[in-house]
Amino acid sequence: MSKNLVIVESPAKAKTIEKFLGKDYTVKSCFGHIRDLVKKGHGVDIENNFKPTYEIQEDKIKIIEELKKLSKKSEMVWLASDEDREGEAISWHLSEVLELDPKKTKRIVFHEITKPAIEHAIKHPRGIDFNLVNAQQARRILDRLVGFELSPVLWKKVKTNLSAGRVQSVAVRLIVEREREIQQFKPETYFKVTGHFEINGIPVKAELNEKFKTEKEAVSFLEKIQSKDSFNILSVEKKPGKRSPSAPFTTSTLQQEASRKLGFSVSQTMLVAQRLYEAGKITYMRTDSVNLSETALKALKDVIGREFGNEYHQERQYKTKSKSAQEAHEAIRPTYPETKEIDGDANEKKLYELIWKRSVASQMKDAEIEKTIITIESGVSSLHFIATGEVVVFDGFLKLYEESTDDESDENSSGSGRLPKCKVGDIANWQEIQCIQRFTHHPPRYTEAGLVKKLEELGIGRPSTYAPTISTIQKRNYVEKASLNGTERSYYEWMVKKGGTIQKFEKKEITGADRNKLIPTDIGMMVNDFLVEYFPQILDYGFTAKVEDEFDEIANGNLEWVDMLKAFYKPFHKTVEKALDQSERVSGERLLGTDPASGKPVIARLGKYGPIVQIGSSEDEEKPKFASLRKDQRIETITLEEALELFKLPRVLGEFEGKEVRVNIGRFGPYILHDNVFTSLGKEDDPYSITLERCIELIELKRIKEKEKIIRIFKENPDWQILKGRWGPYVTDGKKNYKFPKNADPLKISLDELLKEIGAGNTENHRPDEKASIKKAKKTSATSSEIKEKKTAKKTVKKKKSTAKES
DNA sequence: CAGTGAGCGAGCTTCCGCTTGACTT
Repeated sequence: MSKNLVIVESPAKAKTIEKFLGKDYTVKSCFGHIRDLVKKGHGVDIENNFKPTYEIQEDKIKIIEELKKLSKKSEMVWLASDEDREGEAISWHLSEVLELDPKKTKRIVFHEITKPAIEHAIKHPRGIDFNLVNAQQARRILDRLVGFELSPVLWKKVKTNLSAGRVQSVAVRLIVEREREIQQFKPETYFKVTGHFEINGIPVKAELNEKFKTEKEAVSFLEKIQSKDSFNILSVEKKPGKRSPSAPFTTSTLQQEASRKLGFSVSQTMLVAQRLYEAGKITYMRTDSVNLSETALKALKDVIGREFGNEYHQERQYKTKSKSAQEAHEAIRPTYPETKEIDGDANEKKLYELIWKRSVASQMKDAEIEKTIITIESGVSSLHFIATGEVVVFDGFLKLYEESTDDESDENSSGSGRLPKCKVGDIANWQEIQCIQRFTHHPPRYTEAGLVKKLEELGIGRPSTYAPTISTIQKRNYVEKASLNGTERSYYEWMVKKGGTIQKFEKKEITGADRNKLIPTDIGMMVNDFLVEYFPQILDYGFTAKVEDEFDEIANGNLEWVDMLKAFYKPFHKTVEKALDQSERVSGERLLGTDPASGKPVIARLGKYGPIVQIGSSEDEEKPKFASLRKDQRIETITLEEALELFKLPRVLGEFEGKEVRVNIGRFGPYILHDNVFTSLGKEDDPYSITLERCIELIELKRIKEKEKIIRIFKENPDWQILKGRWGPYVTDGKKNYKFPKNADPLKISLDELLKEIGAGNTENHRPDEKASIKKAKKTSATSSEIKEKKTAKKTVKKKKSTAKES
């Protein structure tokens, strides 16, 4: 047994540090927080100075037992959790739970996992910083109070099972407000003129310095210059410039770049990064620091010298911009920069390459650029054509890596290449002039990574919570990740060639299309409006920044944590009571107009199972008619026409084999109901226009598929069948499904044997019913269940492959 | 798996931040 026990947060970190420290040290991990406020109720005694009640988290009981045993046997326990607010609290909880003797306990910190950093830490231990611990307790308790007081208000006033919190509610607000801006946005049209010239024999594209507001102005300009033969060059300007590399990755910037360059979702990025980290290939992936260790700087310098030459190297140390950063770790970088490529699956390779390039580029020289601007007269005073060109004089870091931008419209960059040599007074011969009608764009919807960027700017959330927050607001059905198809609109284009006449064309384009963006749902908008109205201080974009300042004051010893909570809670709790007392239940009801057929009012509102439209009211003698909104429709924006369209379903198309064929939209999309059998419509089928013939085709297709599923029907009792399922053969009696016994042959086994094997009636062998599995999923946290789903999905694929090989 | 839409009431839900595990349908 070694004399020293070192406790860190992450097991991968423990492995590395153990190597640095040698045999006198045992290094263990506690897997993050070990104790939290009790799950039931507030866990905070408000009357008694906000005294918290903590309990050991269920999944940490085992590890705590082990750490307790080890700590008793050790001469010294080194608490080496992260050097930030949460890390300090973990050390304190550990010292309490493990009942550590202060004389035998030391607190050490390091913010990089390198040998010198660890050795330095061991030589400079300190005690637990209780100011920092209290700042964490204040943070934890405030979040609990906000979350557990706001959520029940929503259960009562909007819908059960909803949630609100300091972080998630502001995230939803950002998305809702952006969507409203988009709804209210009226595109304005303008007319852009581009000239194609020839200067000293080289073609040059130049754009007019002004955009016309009206077609009349634009055409009149074209008419004026149409007769001109050539234009003079008014000025030639050369401007040197430089571009600098971006800082190495933090969690947030990694998520953004992986989204732009690799198309990863934020949770996918974190999943892959976690694997790279566990394999020892990159440093810690949940960080807000852009700092690089001395070891890393040296290794990166060597790599640059070898790959590109020393003239490409420039040592740089970056500073974190975000105020809320706690910088307990390094930036995300390759553990061994000399490793350019790694083994692993395709995604691991791609993400590693991105991290490698970004890290290496961050230590490279600026790129030197020469920008040239040529101004060409237009024949109309104050208007002229401008051509810009950019030449890279020294490529520097651009040799390796360039950050992407979210800006999709690159049509404004009129030129980027080299321009011909020319001087003032030279002639620009024009070839053709083009005028194109354009429209202003609405502000863009948030992508997942874009939302993370915005949250980080506002100081809301932490590297470890960006991905879970995004999945929470989707799970609560406040927002959804969706794509929009857009609509067609027409625009005009004019073209005049030298010596020719002006020609006008009508063209078409798709507008309003969007891919994988966050869009608020009806529930999201209603909950947001309610929260903004009754809890404006919590929903304020500056709320987190304000309380963070106070947490800092606590950490610095200038503010008592209990005083801070008292000052916050009293007014906050009053707003909660006021909301419970004074607010109406939210129904989201909106009158759309009058039904021309019945003369009754048509309303859109939130029904028990989601958004609906309704004709007539429940007080009428005749029962009202209901229809669910389609997934892409919103209560806030649906029109009377669209609502009436929804009542055209279900459609009865006629008969097939003497039974009615009915088309409707259900929970799982459009379907056909015939003879009590449901058949899904294909992707290309529209339930409003599908014909009887096509329905019959689909019904027959389904029958064939059903038949293909059957492996065997038992003659003695045809209710019992062996079928082909997603996970191999399974047994059914028409009501319940059973697992097929592992080593049996489905074609030979007798029914008696089979019944014995599966132990029909024995519940253990049943597939778990829906409710049980939902409960199970709910127990685990948002991310872990997501990961679980993905892992299962992967295994399914594997299994499929292997069964295919066997057969 | 494919329905429903009133109202009541029992018993439940819920926060943010640290970290990674282990089902066999």
